[in-house]
Amino acid sequence: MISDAKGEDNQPDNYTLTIALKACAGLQLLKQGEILHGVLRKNEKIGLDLFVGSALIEFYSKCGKMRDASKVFKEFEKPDVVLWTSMVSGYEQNGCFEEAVAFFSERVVEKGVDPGHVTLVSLVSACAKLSNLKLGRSVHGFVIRRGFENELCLVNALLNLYAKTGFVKAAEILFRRMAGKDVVSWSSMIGCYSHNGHAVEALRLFNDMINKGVQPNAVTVVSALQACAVACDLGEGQRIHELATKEGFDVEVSVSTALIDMYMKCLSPNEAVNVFKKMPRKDVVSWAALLSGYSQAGMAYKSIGVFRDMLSSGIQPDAVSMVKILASSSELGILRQAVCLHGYISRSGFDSNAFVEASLVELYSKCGNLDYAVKVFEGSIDKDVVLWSAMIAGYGIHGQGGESLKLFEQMVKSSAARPNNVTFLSMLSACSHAGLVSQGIEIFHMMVNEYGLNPSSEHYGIVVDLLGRTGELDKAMEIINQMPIPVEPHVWGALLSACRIHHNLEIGELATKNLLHLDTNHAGYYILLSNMYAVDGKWGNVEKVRTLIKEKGLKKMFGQSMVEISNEVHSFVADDKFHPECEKIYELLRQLEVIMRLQLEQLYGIFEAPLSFKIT
DNA sequence: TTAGGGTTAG
Repeated sequence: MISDAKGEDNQPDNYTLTIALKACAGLQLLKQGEILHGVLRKNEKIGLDLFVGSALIEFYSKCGKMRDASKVFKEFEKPDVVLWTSMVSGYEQNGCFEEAVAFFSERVVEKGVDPGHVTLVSLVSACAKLSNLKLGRSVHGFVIRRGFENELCLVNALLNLYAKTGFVKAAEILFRRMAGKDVVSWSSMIGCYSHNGHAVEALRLFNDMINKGVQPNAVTVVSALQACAVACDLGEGQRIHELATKEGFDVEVSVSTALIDMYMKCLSPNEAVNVFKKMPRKDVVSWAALLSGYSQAGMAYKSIGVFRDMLSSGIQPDAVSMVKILASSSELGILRQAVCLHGYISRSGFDSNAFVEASLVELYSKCGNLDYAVKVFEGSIDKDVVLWSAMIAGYGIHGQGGESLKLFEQMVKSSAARPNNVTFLSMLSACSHAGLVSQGIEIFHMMVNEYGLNPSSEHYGIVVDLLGRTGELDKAMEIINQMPIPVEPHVWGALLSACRIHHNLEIGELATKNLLHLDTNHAGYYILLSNMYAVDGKWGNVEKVRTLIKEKGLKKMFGQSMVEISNEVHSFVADDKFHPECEKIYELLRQLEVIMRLQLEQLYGIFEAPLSFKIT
């Protein structure tokens, strides 16, 4: 229409151009929109209209061209609220959260412009994405002062801010006080509970919503499914699956992916595969959910198979799927495969991702090559807590507790990374493996007194293990008695193992009594106790424990070991009934290597060099 | 204005 326009009478007016620009924005038609902008520049009569200006800004921001949007904005001497709101939301929608906040502050603080509630929605969203609770709360204060408390979109955005920053109490209060709630408010609150680990509350609220007759949407269902995954609640998950199917939400990729994740976390891999197979369209996230599920379930072989199938169906892996495949590989501990994956990663450009780096350090540590782990660690430009913790743990696995301690000191003194709960777990475990009792206890006190961290049951378990290994059973008992949190089975288990090593039947029986009380189904604990009786020749008691194992229907898993000798994998099994799987695993890894090589060749040309990564 | 799969220990 524009290009055919001849003569002034046929020229489009502001109204027409605004609509045309909005259409280009919606369809992301960059070229056509730019032509419209050209027409505008030529026609002085309609050049600087605020309506057209905001349409232009919106168009450029939808096409990801914030520089051009900014140029348009600067052409206006007297921009109105709508115009600069388009800029704030443009930055926010393009993931430039800092810029959104900066642009807002510049207008409000320096130029004294009064923002409207629509502007604040984008600002609050930017705060949520940046996890900037401080700024978000001051915006909340402003919202109250300006009387915007009944603007639904704005309150929903604030709800989301508190959800993302883990401020569950504030979200609850806001949600309770909301006069009108829409499906977004309900979904946000359910999501808030799920993301912050309050699965029971999330599911209670979801059912509450249904009972009140509020119609859920696909987003609500995704949040509720996440809650089922967190709570390992298969029954509820299946009910929500039925509901999703009935409402037709299951055709959405996000819902199917959440279903796969839920089934995997509820230990039902077959159900997860069924959902996956039915998906008409699968993307890298849905593949990764399956891969991640197998990896977390300890089914490394399956996980690697999924990765192979993903590559051969032409899906490009992303950082998340790489992290998961590295985790599965570290379970197999085959160095050749680690080197091969490292080669693939560095050639695909994932090697500067912090998550990937930490997983590589873990992988090389678990494959027994600490030197390679150190090379990856040292090669990282921006070391975060996770990378430091992974390297500390790496030394720990190899019994080099002294190195772990040194690295910890270096981390505290010369980096911006602050140790967290997992760093201390790695430290304690390193001390335990190396028999560094006093240092371990010191670390434990440091964690509480200097860093103000609350030790979890896992931390206590390692401290008990640490004391127990060197025979300080009374001190271990004292630690357990002073625990301010419930004593979980693995803590008693650590004590029991120590009793087995140092042959203390009295404390061993006490530990077992507590384990029985907690109704654990870990066969290993009972076998430990039975062995202790056997050493003393107390065969009557051995018989009693063995009967108990049978009554509970417990089975001890048989172990299988694999050893890599000059690129060949050999397997040893504890029982003849188990067929060695190593042939199959080796074949799978070979196939994977071929596919990775093919993919790299297609993407970047032919490689003369072997895929296996050489570390110099 | 809400949304799917991630890192470190054992």
